[in-house]
Amino acid sequence: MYKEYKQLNLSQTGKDVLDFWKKHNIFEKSISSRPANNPYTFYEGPPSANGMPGIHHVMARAIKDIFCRYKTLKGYQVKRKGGWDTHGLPIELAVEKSLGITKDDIGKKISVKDYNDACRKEVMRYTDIWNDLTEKMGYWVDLENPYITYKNEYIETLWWILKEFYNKDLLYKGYTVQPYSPKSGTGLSSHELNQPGTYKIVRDTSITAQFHLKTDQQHPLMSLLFEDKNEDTVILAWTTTPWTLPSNCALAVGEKIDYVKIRTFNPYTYEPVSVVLAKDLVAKYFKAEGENASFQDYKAGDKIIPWELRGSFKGVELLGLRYHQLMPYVTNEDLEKNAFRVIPADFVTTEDGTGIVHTASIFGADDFRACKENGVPSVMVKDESGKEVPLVNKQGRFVDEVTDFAGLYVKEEYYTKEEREAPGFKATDVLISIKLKTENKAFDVKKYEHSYPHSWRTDEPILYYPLDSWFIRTTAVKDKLVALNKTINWKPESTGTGRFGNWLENLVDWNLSRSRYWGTPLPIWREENGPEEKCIGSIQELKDLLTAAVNSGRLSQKEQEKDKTILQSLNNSDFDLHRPYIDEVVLVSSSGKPMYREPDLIDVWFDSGAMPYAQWHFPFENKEQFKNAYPADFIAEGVDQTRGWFFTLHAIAVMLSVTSEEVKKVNKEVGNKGVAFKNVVSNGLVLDKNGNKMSKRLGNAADPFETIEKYSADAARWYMISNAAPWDNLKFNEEGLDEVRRKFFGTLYNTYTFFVLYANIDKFKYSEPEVAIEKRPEIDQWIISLLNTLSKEVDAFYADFEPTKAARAIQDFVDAHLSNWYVRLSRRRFWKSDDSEDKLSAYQTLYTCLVTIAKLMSPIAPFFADRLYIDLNKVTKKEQFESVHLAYFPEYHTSLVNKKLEQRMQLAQDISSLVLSLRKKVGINVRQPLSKILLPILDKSFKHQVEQVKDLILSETNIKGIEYITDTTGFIKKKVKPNFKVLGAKVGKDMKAVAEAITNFTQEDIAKLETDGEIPVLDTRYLILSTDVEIIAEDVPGWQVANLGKLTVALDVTITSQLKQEGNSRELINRIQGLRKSNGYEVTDKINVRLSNHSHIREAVTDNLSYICAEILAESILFENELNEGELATIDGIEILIAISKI
RNA sequence: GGAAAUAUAGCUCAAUGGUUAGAGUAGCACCCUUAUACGGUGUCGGUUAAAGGUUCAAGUCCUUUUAUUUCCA
Repeated sequence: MYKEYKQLNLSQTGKDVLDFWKKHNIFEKSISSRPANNPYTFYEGPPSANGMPGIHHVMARAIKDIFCRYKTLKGYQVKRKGGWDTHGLPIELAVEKSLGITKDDIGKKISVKDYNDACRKEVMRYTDIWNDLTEKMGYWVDLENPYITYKNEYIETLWWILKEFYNKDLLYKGYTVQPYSPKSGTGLSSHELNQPGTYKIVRDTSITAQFHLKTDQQHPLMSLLFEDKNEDTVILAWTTTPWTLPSNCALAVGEKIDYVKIRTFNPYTYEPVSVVLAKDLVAKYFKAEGENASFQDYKAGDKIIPWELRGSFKGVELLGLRYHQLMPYVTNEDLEKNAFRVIPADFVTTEDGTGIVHTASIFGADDFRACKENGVPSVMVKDESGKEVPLVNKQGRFVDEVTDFAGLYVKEEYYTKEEREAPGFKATDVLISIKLKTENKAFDVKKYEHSYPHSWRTDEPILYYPLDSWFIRTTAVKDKLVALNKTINWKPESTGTGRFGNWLENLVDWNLSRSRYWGTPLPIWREENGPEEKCIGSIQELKDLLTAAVNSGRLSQKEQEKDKTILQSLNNSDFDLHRPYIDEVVLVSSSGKPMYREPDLIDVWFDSGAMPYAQWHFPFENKEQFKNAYPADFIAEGVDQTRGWFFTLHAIAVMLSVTSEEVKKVNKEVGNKGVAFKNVVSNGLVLDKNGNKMSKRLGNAADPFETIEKYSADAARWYMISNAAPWDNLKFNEEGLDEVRRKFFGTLYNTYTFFVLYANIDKFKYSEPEVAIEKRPEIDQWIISLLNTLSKEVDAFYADFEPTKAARAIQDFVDAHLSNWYVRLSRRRFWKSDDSEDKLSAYQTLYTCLVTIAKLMSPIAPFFADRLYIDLNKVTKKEQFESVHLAYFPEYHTSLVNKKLEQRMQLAQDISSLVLSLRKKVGINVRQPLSKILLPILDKSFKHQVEQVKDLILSETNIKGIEYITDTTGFIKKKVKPNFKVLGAKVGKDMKAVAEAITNFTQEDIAKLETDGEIPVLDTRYLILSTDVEIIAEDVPGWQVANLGKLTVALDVTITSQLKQEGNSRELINRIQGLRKSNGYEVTDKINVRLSNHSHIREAVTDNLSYICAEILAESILFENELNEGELATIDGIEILIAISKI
């Protein structure tokens, strides 16, 4: 017996199937049952388990899962090692929050050891929830043996890679201005700045400052700038970061930009002043009414400030002009000599501000570069150890030398909420503005809205800040990165060529350093103030150098003891490579000086980008496993990973392919040019139904667990995949989920239920020999043909990473063809057919369809597909697989595909549809039989085609017969349409005229074209062939006619009394079937029927007695004059009582 | 400021440069059904974001603009 269900409960199905998988280790078997020498490699991008998963994870992981399952069906062994990203700032911040400490407290209030222990715990905090989601959504990934980035083995591989780079001079220490987060005390990599939500619109205080020009300088423009001795001429420069003004060291202009000098008054001090700014921006600062207004009449505070244009010049003419330092807290000889002057820069625009850029070299990457190029020194102070440091310290506060603002945070956001709300609180930017206004140094102060980068986790604005850092010289392999990227198949392509490709073209070196505690330590040891350094590439190397250090006799007693303990611990394999332990390792340089570890950690993105090697602890062990799983055939992540994981994977792989002999060897063996992955799907975002970003704060985020519980994982996956291509953003709408559940799964479930209902009655177990395809009826051959076509299409779509197209094709087949045509038209064969072979054929055909669909859909809807497959296969035992996921992808058989058949079935569907539409138009319902339809014949094959599907049309539309008419009958009106594609090539520019001529053809012209096969147009300039046009029968005058494309159908609407009787019989059958149903009779129950005695109905019944009895399984139909029980029904306007009883 | 994607019916999506831009869904009306879940037929709904251009022919190709989203500066 096939399993029968009361109703469809996808959610429950999911749970049941999940239990089954677990109990029978189906996932393990799906790998072990495939040959190891036929691998398909997938890399799992490690999630960080310190946050809750969201619905977008379901989307991303569904995509990963689909292709892995598909490749398994295709016979590949698809190992997928899970992984956890365990290092990094998010974890540290979570720990700091839960412990109630800040970064400064580490090493003081809490030891680094305790802190890192806390991180180690924090890191796996949500592991259980993640694992739960992974299971519930049906994502198959190896959770038993995941790679974990904090393990010593993992770190050792990272060290090995770094050493490979180091040896080839691809790892170096440098000094740059970088995005820096004072709160977390660390620089941010470009990958981190790339996190969603980094750039935010903020309102900052912007100042247009007056840089007073020195009067005692030699410069060609002096006479123009200072027309009289008392004139006060200033250069206006604009900034949105007033806190950088004390560090100003230069002003940058665009050499080709036009500038002007304008005489006016300062709006705050009302003192006369002459200002220099870009010509294009004059209107931003000066009102038209003020132009050339009287200077004499101006009184302090007047709204209209008079101004006049006094001169104009190019930017290049301004170069070299010297000005007084704006906020002279810190200066020295070098600065006085080389700073505070006008320099050129290519990044200056006239979009905003004044067209002159205030430049503080140490607080802007562009500024830094421009100053360096022009030999302008930076404004720096010396700290207690004599090291040069900026005017803003690492906490984001002004140093003591900036007396007025010493100790103040430069950004308002760095204060606590309480501090900011305290009475009298003023942001530092505002304080600076006030000071400048009073000192006659501000020309304009206002709030300015712009987008500014924020730290992706602390949510506070970053600073651009000068930092020491270790870099990977990615620019050295730029050409190779670009070239190899072109060999990668990106879905969608534009992400690879555009977003990723353009970025590679403009690559900068990868800033690797992080000044934190929980992460992979940089394995570099350096002398305190000397040039010697050592990069460690393995634990063994560390041991060797430790041994050498211990034996060198150059270390202090304490250091030596420490090293000894560490060495012992390393030998016992119980040493943790993290800080603080690793920091205690002191090595000895070749000249005999102690070397200490560089305190930096490395970027966590390096951790994840190195997973192809580190997950196997390559090259220290598992060389064979690595070789079998390198490079990845397929990876998938969100598009936001383009410059994250996708980049780090690519960069490390390409660099290793040129630096590492080990990797070169493997590449050669597996035929890899040096990439980490061959195919990559970058999926879009999941938005809410209105297209807004989902966020917990706004409360519009869909919870993945609730969604799965309510709609099931299958429905969620199917919905996400079928609705939009993976790389398009998905507007997540619950109504869509419901629709998928109802329409697709509902229809499929019903088809199964229908099959089972009769298969159980007839004990169909597919034990009979296969009915040869050519012996099966048309309709069976047809659906089998379509099924094969579908298998081929779906196969191609999956292979091309187009899951959406696959899902849509399957859905269309199930809904439009299988359920609503095949089953609908074949129903009677299952329960009425006397011909046992016909019935068998029907069963076998429908069974094949269902099993095939189960396989085709299984990558996307793994639970339901498996239930369907198992329920069917359990009874028939046709296949030996215990799960659809262990089966193989349906094979495509060309011999089973019959395009002609598919076409004529389409014809049958179209004709039926037209007839039904005609019936609707004239108001004759389908239960009323009609005598015939007329079909105009346009070509010979048409009639032949229709004849073969005639019975289907007739039964579907309840018509008695089809008559074919040719135009010789004389009354078909024809229409001719130009075939533009063919004609376009032929007539080109005359298309319009030719098309018009053709449309104007008379019936005679058309007839001539049909008989002769050609007709001249446009004064015989062109000869129109019958292949250049399409001739259709448009109308049959006097008949009810409907058209669809070339097809025309005319309906005979006369109802003879006999037809009427038959119609009434059908009405009666319909009422009685309804009663059977409402009485709850089984479909096999026989009944007796009693009816009110009405002559009209009795006549109808008598004429069609055997037909009626057969339809309703009645043994007898009796007419009773005095019937007073049963249901009242109205047939053809006559009220009768119907009473039925089960025998 | 730069790069990329998207823009078609109320909504979700189609449409190798070639007929009158189609489906589904939602709404309305009618119908069918021994699958009770669907389904059918009709109806309603479009300046294909805007403006130019190329072409015999543009939703489709090109240019510009606008909006949304993402990434970078």
